Amino acid sequence: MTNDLPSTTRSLPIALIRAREGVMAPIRDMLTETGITEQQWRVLRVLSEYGSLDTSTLADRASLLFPSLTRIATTMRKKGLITQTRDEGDRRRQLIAITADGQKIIDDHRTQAAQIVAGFKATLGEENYEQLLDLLAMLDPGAAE
Amino acid sequence: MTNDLPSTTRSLPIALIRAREGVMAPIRDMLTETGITEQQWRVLRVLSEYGSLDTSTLADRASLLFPSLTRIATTMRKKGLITQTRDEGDRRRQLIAITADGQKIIDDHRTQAAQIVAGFKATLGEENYEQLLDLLAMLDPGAAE
DNA sequence: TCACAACAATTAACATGTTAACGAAAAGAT
DNA sequence: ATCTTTTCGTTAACATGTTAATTGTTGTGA
Repeated sequence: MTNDLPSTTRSLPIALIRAREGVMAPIRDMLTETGITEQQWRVLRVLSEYGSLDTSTLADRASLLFPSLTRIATTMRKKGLITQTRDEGDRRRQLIAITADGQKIIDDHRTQAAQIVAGFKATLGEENYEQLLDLLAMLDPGAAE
Repeated sequence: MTNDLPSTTRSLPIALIRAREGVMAPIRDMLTETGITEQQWRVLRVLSEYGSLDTSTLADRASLLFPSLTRIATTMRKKGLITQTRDEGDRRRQLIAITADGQKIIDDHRTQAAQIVAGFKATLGEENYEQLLDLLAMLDPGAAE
């Protein structure tokens, strides 16, 4: 009899939402003063790590849907955080790169962000923290397994 | 030196997003034919489990923000899935209850939803599944600990 | 009882999530 | 070469996430 739904208190989707809420709260607090959103922060993080990327790759690595990224890129371009140029080899592609102003936001919050991460490791314990990441990866359809 | 940000491939926020994406995909597929969204499904699930609830409690149990629930409730009322009545004892409060049509959506998909859950348990293994829920609960600020 | 704080819910404004339709450029087929 | 298909990205439309301001009620103290 697998015909029963789990109580909403033990529901995986709801647990994921709540965990995300808990994890993002301090990060959002940190970002409030910068005037950028959590997604814009993710875009900066990815660009800072990988350098200039085309839109598809950036959307994939930042876990954003295409239409969202289009809008986010427009906003960030206006703010001067990224540049967007057409690839001359393949004129369908857009190449997006982080600007000095964008990199400065990363640099200015590197320590604070690292402390937030350290806080979660302390809450869970290093071992649990790593296992959590592994378990989450098993649910990710895009993960190489 | 805790001054380094984790690679975005081992970022907890991004891992949570991707896991959620993986978990919700089959649920969204199931809901497509019903014409209701994932959040509306959550509202029905909670109401079906707990019965009539005031807006605050419902928002809390379904992990929805107040403004979102206000809009969702309006939509669901128009669809005839819930009823919304003012509490005569405290005229600030709204009482929300599931209708027969709403309950029918739950009943019609109970088996299918249970199979989806069973699939995730099979993917992770029963033990990992339970531990994942426990770890996620540790990140939830609202959890009783 | 009257002014004021506290509370429940809604509304407003902006950003993102989600799906579908669309436009432009490149790749393939005939 | 021309036509079709595929790919990359944008636009459109609607629903939700998020924060702040607002409305209607209740509770409280002078």
